Amino acid sequence: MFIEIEPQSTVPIYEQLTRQIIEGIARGDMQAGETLPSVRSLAADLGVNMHTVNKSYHELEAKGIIFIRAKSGAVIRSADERVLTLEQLQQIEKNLKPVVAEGMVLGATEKQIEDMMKKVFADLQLRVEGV
Amino acid sequence: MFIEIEPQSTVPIYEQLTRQIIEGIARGDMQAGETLPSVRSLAADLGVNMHTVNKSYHELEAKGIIFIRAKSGAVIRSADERVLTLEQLQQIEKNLKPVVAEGMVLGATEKQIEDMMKKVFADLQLRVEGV
Amino acid sequence: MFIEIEPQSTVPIYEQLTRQIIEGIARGDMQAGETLPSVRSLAADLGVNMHTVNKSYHELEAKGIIFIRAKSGAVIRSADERVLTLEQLQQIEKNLKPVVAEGMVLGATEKQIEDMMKKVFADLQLRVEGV
Amino acid sequence: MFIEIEPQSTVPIYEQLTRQIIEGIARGDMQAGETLPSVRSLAADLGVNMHTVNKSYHELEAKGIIFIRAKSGAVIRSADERVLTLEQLQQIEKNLKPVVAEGMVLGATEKQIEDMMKKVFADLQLRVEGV
DNA sequence: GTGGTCTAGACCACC
DNA sequence: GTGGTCTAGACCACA
Repeated sequence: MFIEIEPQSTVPIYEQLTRQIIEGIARGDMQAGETLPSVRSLAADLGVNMHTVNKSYHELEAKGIIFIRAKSGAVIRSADERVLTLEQLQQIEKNLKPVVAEGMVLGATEKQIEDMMKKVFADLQLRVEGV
Repeated sequence: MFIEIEPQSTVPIYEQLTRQIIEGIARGDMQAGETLPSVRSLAADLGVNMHTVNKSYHELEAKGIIFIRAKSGAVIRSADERVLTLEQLQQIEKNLKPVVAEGMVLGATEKQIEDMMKKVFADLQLRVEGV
Repeated sequence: MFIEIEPQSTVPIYEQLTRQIIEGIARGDMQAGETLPSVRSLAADLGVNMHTVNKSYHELEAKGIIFIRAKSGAVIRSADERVLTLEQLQQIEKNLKPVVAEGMVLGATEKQIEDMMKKVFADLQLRVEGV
Repeated sequence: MFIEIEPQSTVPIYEQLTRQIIEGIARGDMQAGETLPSVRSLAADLGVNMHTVNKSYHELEAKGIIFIRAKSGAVIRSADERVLTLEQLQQIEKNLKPVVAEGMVLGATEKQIEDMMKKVFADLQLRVEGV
């Protein structure tokens, strides 16, 4: 999995990490049941502090994407274990709204935004479909 | 325009403001050429600090959505004035990506996400179509 | 509010803090709508690190007992805002179970345990009822 | 006796084990005078480390619930042998307090908590009464 | 070896 | 002034 941190970004490092791990899972780089690198080793790899990675892992756990087995690592939950709750769907919609609205106000058409979404989808599913 | 601030949100107030103004424009509550409320009056209405509103307006200007005429108000730019640059399109895609990825990893299907996007679109365009 | 930390306890400091704040609220020392001390001032008062207090506050937020307004403090949620979910009830039951079981195995009768619970209840409600 | 370990719990495995053995005894699955499974066999059954089971057994001994006869097994003490000390009663009360306080703060009524306790009691005594 | 906890101290964004 | 983030470094309990 290739993770690239932009230290000067306004997006916190732990949040960048969280997003990239999620994208990695969506892309199929990592499979359910696999263990994420230990907080210390990933921190060393990325050149960031252990606590920063730890915070990201806990955010992923709160989102229901991994679970952390104390003292033995962070494991990606399987799709079966992940029940898509109504709350989560609403959260996604809430996240989607400002992005779509900004696109529209900037002059993008519905079609342009839909195409963009399909492109994002295709990019992420490349490997999954390929398997 | 109805603006509602959630003080307990982790999203900064100025950012919530920015998003809601964008949604208001997308929804057609405000038209191109119209002037946004003055910084002071909007701040008073919402019970937030003047600087917070000011910061939001400047963010909108940076996004190319309004322009601020010193001492005479913030005016919504018309769609004609807004050129959808490639840079902006890429920005939208960049914003869209983590939302879609998270949805997928949580178990949403492509269809569910597309439907959600259409719903967001429909919500925003209600008034525009009605006019 | 009197908070006393036992540094040598096996219970983490942030957890001791969380419990004592909960007890303080239950006891009526602090009312809904009130702001908890700032993380830094409470940390200084107790002689612990800022991050430890911060972790406790976030635990309280996760439990739905307070909400943290970024950069302006942690506020106790009112009972109205707190909807007792089924999940929370089950959590309480799950917490209750080992305590009751241990009491029974050690030879306590049902009555003894019930009396103990009533005593705990009475202790906590003293001030609330007194008001 | 059915013992189920939740690996992803924040509660240490040895502690989960201790609680479930206590519940098993409270429930009447195991009687005073009986010998617990050997450390090795229970560890193998549960797929956990031998040291983990060992730690749990020693915790049970410290609580006065079993006694460990070197090389011949862990025996459940009879109720007669178990003297409920004032210290133990206070310990139970100390354990009960945070659970009750949290319930109250979350909006549970005294009755709800009492009912929950009765339910826990009933669950545990099912088999005892049945015998 | 792993995550959990804790400390000390720093800079920043927001209000 | 507040919480948010980040770093560096330490000790501990668990497995």
